[in-house]
Amino acid sequence: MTVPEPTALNIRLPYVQVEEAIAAMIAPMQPGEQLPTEPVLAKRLGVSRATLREALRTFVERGILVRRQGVGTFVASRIPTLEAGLEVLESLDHMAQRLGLSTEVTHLESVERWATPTELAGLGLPETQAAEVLVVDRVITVKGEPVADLHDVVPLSYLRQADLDDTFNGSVLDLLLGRSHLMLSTSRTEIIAEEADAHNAARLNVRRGAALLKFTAQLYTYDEKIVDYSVSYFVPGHYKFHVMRRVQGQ
Amino acid sequence: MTVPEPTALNIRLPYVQVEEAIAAMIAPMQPGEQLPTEPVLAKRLGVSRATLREALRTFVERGILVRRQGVGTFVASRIPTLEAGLEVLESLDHMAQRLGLSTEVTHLESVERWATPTELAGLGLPETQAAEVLVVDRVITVKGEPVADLHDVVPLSYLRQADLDDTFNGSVLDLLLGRSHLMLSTSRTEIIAEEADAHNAARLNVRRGAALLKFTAQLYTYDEKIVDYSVSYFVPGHYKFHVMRRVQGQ
DNA sequence: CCTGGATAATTGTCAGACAACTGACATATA
DNA sequence: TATATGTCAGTTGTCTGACAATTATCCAGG
Repeated sequence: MTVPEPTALNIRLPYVQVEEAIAAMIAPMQPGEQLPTEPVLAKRLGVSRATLREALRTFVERGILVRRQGVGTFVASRIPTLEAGLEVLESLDHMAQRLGLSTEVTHLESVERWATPTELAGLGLPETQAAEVLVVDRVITVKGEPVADLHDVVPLSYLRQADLDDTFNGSVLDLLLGRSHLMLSTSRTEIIAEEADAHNAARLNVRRGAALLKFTAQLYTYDEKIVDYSVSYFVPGHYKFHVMRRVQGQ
Repeated sequence: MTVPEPTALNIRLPYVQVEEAIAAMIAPMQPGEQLPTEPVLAKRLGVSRATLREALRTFVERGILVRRQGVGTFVASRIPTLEAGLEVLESLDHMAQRLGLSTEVTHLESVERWATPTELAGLGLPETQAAEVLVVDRVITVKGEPVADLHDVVPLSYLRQADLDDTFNGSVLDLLLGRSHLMLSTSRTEIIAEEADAHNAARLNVRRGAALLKFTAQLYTYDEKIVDYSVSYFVPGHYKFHVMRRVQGQ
């Protein structure tokens, strides 16, 4: 008597596999290098050309691949490191690792409490609703220098204080990504410049009034629920954030 | 004897048409509203389901649409205004119009001169090469208040001083977009926070040391040439910039 | 040496089919 | 009655095979 898996875990594999396989294939390739032809690639990945082309289309969309009819598909020449841009949601820890650095966490504090009105709004919940949340504050340092001040708010239904064990690397995002049943899809991140107040200045070891990059982000699941509301401050110069912007109508 | 059109202009229409048609269809729709089924939509747009699905995939990728197998395709519920994010390259003027505002241009200056080493690097040219460029500086104001200080560098082969006529609205990007033979594809925009120096402060009417959002951007054509190198400073609070970030591996 | 045409290779698009999933309703069962 | 199960129509997910459009290359002819 086999118990059926909960449907939330029944992810259709083919398309996702294809995207990952293509990403893995491109990673070590040189700019301008040609990919195998579509029929060959489709057979190798075990999918049809139609499915393969849907995946390739998204890479073209991101500016990672260039397709030329009658010629072939090539790795775009302007990509220094694959997907280093903001359009991919990546934890600072993961990003630092990719750059060969290691991060430490200081000033770590976490509490379970009721959400404030601002936090309720950030989580997309009505003001009238009461919600218990886990709030995680910490400062990320690289080589002893503070580089980011992070503040996350997550409803207790998604993450509890007990989930932050000794191995916690400072990334709430990595924790949430590890819970596959959450089906995370995208994050909406608002970007602004802000002067450091006394609180930021002390934690990030900069003087008051220093310019900081501020991200205000909401992390969504596929069914459009907000899992995480976060406010982050970054000291300029340590991380390089960029965005690839499409020209409209193309 | 028909002279063949330059191949650079022979854009395949179907796919592009489909993307535009979908965008136009979605624009007036409410979040959560359902789209026609794929067979119906494909027939209406005059393309096959495979082509339609390639286009739909890119909208799902951008977080604008949500597809649920066995149910249908829906407008995502979190999109306040369609494609207001940084992932689409849009001039400030265009963005302001969309928000019902109008912009003015002050401090407009433009010169044709030799590129400095920094500008050569920004344009992806070797230091040893001499290149003549058009440099355009100006401040954008909304209701008399300065909101952005823009600095563009464009090789003379793409734009000349004579092209900036009386109707110039302050957007070099709009000018370049109007030249269809340029085949612009994407812009790589680096984002950082910076304190206003004396020059910025005077032009933007803020005090020295105020936090500004700084964009350093390179505008690429399809054949990977850099058409425009620009540095822009934004006064916080006037424009809202955001990015939709995909979760990796989805 | 140059020119033009044939040719092979590759991407772009299409039509039709079936599989997998969902939701609603009807039916059987405790 | 309340709960579980079966059935069915509708929708998205994928596959197959084919043909059209475009490009680079080679080769014959001038």
